[in-house]
Formats: sequence, C-alpha cells, structure tokens
Amino acid sequence: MQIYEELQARGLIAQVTDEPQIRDLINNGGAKFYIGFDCTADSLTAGHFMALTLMKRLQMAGNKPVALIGGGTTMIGDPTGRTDMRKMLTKEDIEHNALCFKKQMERFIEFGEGKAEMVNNADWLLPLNYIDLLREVGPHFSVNNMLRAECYKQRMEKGLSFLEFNYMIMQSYDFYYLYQNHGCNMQFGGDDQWSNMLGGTELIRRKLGKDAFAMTITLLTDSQGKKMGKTAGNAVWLDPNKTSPFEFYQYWRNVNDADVMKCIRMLTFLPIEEIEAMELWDSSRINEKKELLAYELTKMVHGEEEASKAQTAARALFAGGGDDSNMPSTELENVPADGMNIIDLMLACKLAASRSEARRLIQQGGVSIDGEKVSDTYRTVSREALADGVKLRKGKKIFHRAILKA
RNA sequence: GGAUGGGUUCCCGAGCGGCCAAAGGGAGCAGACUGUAAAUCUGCCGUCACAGACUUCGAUGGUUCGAAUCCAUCCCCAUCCA
Repeated sequence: MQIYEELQARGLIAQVTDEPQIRDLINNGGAKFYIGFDCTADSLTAGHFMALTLMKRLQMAGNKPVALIGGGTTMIGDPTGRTDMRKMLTKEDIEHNALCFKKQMERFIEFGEGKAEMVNNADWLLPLNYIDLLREVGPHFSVNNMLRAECYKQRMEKGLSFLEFNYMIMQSYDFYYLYQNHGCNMQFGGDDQWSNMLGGTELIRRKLGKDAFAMTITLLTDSQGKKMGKTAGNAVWLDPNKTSPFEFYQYWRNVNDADVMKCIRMLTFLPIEEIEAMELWDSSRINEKKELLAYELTKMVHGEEEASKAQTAARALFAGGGDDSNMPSTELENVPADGMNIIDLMLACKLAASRSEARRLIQQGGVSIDGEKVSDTYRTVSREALADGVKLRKGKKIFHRAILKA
C-alpha cells in the first residue's frame, strides 16, 4: 500500500485540490510540503500531534517536510474557528514560543541536511513593506470571495477586525514565498485551514501561473463532534512539564469507547492490517485497545521508558497492587513539625484551586489518603507520614503522591 | 461622526432599587451505577477564619437607609446611516 492510500485508509484525508496529481506526487516522494504552526503558547499540544505524525508519515515515504513556525502570522492571529479576537501576543512572547516549539519538534521529527527543514515566517513577513505588499498581492485577492470563505462567514455577525481579515493573505503569502524560495509545492493543514490554504494556491497560480497543491487533514473530533486533545478546556500538552507523561497516558486511556479505533487509526503507526484486525476484536477487549492507544502515543511523545512507567503506574493504581511509584508527585517544603492540614496539602499538590474547593471535595467524599476516605476538613497529616510519602486520591482517577522534600 | 441596542459570575443568558452571590442552560467537579467508557440519577459549582463574614454584575464618580438595577462621565461591542 502506498502512502496516499494509507492516509486514506486511516481516514486522515479531508480535502485535496487535485487528487490524481497529489496521489502521484506523494506516492513518488516528489512533494516538498509545509505545515504551519501558530505559536500562541509555549508548548505544542495533542492537537498538533496529528500534524506531526503526518509529517513523519510523509517523510518516511520520501517526501520533504518543512515545518513553518508562525512567528509572523501569530502577530496577526487566525480568526478561524474563533468567535472573538485572540489576545494579541507580544513579539517577545512569540519568539519565546517559537523557540519552545522548535525544541519539541526536533525531538519528534528528523531535521537536518536532506531531511526536514524548519522555517519561521517572521523572517519574511516582518520586513514586508505595506505598500509594496499591497501592490504585489493585493490585486490578486477578491474581497468578495474572501468574505464568502467559511472562516470569515461565522465572524460576519460577531465582528471581524481588519487585522484578522489579513490573516488569510499572510498565510497565502507564506505559501507563495515558500514555493519560490524553498521549492515547496504542497501545503498541509487542518481541515479548518482549507480556505486559507486555497488562498495560497490561487496566489501562486495568479502570480506565477504555476500549480501548487493543498491537502487538509481530518480534524480529530470525538463522537460528540468536539475537538479532541483538551481536558476541561485545557489543552493536553506535549511538554512533560505542563502535562506529565502519566497524565498524557491517562488522557488517551480514557477516550470514549466510540473514539478508540478512530484514534488508533489516525494517530498511531501500527500497520493498517493490524488495525483492521483489531476492529474485529470482541467488545470485551475495549480496554485493551485503550491501553494500546495510550501506550503507543505516550511512547511517541515521551519515549518508551516513560510510556512503560506511565502504564505500570496506571495499572497499579487502578487494578491495585504493583508498583505505583511513578504517579505524579509533589515534594513539600516548609512542613510544620505538627503536620499539615489536609486542605493545605491538597492546595500544595494542586489538587484543588482554592480552599473552598478543597473543603467541598472533602465534604462530598471525594478525597482519600492512602486509601482511607477523609471526612474531616481539619484532618492533619503528620510530618512523619509525609516523610514516607502519602498517596492522595481525588475523585476516581486523580492520584498524587505528597512527600516531604529530603 | 450620527442613530439605536448592548457590556452580568468559565461560556450562553435572565434579572432592571431591598426577597441577589444573582434564575435557567452548557461546561466542570464530587457521589451512586460501571469497565479508569458512555448514558442516567443525586449533590456541588465567587472567596475566606465556611451554620458567619467578605468581594463581585465594563470603568470611575454620584443619588439613596439600601444599587447588577437610577443618574453622570468614560471605555468597549453590535446594527443601521455617513
């Protein structure tokens, strides 16, 4: 099976500009493609993960990936899928974020001579001169058409600033620039980027009379149609300091039954045949699939060792027994001689955002220490117990070890 | 620049002088049930020294015994006109 067919089989392809040509191009390793990443935060998220795996898949098939860091476009802010304007980030923030992205990607994809390239659109967008740019690309964009684009339509009622309106033009310019200066002939992106990407192929056709291609990836949504990769509105980060490998593992371990196979198909590198076989598994093996998914993804992002640790810890905590030394933990300093109040302890371990919340949790019976339910909000944990480490549990799934700093 | 309608707790959205920490829904959290799933049911859902107190309803000032609710100024948003 060739790469294009594989991507299809995995359900990754959403839209393409010219199917026969793109099939031909990537199956023969003839594509030099780019994917843009807006650096609105200082870490990549599970949402970016699929784009990274796609780059890897295509690279393995002999195509050349270009990772575009949006140091310039982030200055504008993509209005796609937003009902309000993004907070404007400072130049310093953006530079910092771009640097963080770079580090994370480097760990994941192979860069270097003849391998993947990394570019930052700040390099060519920032020096642009307004009038020159207007004269260069302005005549090729029809405002009428732009307004018809889905990404702006949604904003017509809520309001769209001129700043954001220009996002599409900047992204189009990127493609045009990369086509000319880096020989990029294709752009990939999330399906929500379709109109922005078409802007680029159009611009190249009009300015240069050449064909460039675009292909979008199906957005990973759960059975309820919501974007995956978020818990409680917070992103699942790839940075182990922001989302520990254990938490990362747990996120995937807990996906809905209905979404497991989709995730395995779209995100893992397991051979298609193996996945097809899994489809036929008895429904009683659903948890096996979830473990597999969680393990595979954690391995890719954090390495095999962390993945096994997370798996061992999870099994120990939920199935009982075994080694549970790998659960997330907090080292405590300044513990008074007569021990620490349970509420303070929970706060110190970030298991509750406020004392009220901690108190509530206890009153509702959601907290336990070393397997014993806490019902008294005045309960204190002795310094001696903390020296050995105590196992806190919040709700059903959150485990945390608190231990005195040596 | 003009006219009109708006800015309410994470989001949507009621409230329009005291009964308002503020209806309802969503999200979230906890409990029950389960399979570390979903659905369902129950409770919680501003903060704290938590049967009490304190701080919130775009901002600032004012009227009043008392304001999210009235007045003034300012900032922001939408719609129509230019």
